[in-house]
Amino acid sequence: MTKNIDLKEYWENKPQLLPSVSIDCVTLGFHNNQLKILLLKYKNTDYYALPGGFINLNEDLEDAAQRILEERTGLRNIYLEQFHVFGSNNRRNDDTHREIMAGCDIEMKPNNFLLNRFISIGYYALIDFTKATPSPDELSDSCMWYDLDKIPTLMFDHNEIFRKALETLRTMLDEKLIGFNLLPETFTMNELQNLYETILGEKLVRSNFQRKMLSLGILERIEKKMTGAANKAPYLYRFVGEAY
Amino acid sequence: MTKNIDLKEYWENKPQLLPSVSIDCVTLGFHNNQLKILLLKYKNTDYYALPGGFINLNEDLEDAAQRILEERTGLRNIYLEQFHVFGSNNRRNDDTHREIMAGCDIEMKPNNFLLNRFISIGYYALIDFTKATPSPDELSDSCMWYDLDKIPTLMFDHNEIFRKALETLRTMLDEKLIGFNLLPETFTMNELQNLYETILGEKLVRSNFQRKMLSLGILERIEKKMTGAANKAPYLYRFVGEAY
DNA sequence: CTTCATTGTATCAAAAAGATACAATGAAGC
DNA sequence: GCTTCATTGTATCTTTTTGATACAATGAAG
Repeated sequence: MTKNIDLKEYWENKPQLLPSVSIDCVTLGFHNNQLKILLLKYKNTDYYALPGGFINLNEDLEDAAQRILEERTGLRNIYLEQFHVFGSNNRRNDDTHREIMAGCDIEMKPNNFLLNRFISIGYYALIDFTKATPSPDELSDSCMWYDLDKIPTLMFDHNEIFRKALETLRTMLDEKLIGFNLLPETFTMNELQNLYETILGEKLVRSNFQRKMLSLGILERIEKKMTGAANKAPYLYRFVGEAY
Repeated sequence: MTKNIDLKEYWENKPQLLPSVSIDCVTLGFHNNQLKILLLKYKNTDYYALPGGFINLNEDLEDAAQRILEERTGLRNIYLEQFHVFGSNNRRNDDTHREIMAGCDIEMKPNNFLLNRFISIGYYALIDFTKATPSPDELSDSCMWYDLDKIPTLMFDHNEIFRKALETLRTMLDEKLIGFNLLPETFTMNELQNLYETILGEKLVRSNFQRKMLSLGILERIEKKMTGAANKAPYLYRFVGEAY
């Protein structure tokens, strides 16, 4: 396979990348009243991982994160936020790298770029689920959304990275109006509340939630949404804040 | 000077360090009701900088930050918190590096470690001013405390790093009980309030502040402190929380 | 036309935060 | 010793925010 020969060439020698630094993205979307996370599965292995990548030698860190996620989602200008750097010395595992590469028929030379130590900069990305088109990279055969309560065991410290992202998201939820990035252009109050409840992991009182959201002055009320259900139709809202 | 010969050797070739990654510390102390920041001044230059350094090849990121600050303050087990990674491609400036090295009679070869690109991981450190003994490194001739409103122009993006640290500190002030790390073992309510006011950059109402702090249940009241002033003597308090 | 689940809003109570007042105190001034 | 004074600890009242509950309006099914 010529494709594999190219891959081999590519992964065995990556001189154009910034050494020691990687990026991992906790990529969240919201669908069917459920928070979802985007995960990769490496070819011919049982290894799952966060979408991630490296920084080109003359590329801004922020641009690298955008580029990496654009490759996985097809989206530009994603809402991204750094939340932590994972830098313990023993977070790497050479054997895992070798197995992953072996799954793609690539043998790693001892001086392979990937066998060096990396610290990983964690970003969380909040994405409009309806607009993303997940696509795997050259090493993985799937790039899919997973429910937060069905996340498989991930490579290296990626489960820990996810946990920390969610923790940060929770404490920042009010601070940054984060939630609206996860919803489509228009949404009902119920959808918004479900999103908040999922992130916070707790039930909220409907009437009080509605009062609070409306008091923020960042929601514009659009027309009603006729759901066809046997009850009062909810209004649609649109986010009109500037607070990004 | 043999010292310079050693230095030269050391700085010209640092193969034992993790490439591309540096650490910069916004190190804060509180003294005379003023927040202070620890800054270095490089020898024979006008360059001021945050204390910083690099990560040894097999050293945890966290340990590196502790080590770097221990070298500047003599303190162990410092309260340190990551707050942001600074990774724009143009934050470096080779000429600045050369001038700093020239100030120490060191000529940089074109392949010098320092002339590579670095991303910098920002930590803020909260220190008991009375316990620290600032000491400069081999490249600097002073390591001193500066009032926050008298910070000179700093090297590279270090002013920006400071600004971001302070911003993070403000939003996290209630979240993490940060302030108590900056005070000595015992302190008066007034000192605590002054600290909060300095960090937040705004005046607080004394009686309400006292009520709030006491209601947290993390302060133990010790004996009175006879100040010698012509007024009622304040109580001393001690922090007794576990919330770190 | 009744039923029913859901939605938007009002209302009352509890808690938190803001503003002000005041007695207690420790030393200085006389 | 007595008064004065700035500061401290606490109380009180008001305002705002949050939590809990109630209720009328609505859109479709039966």
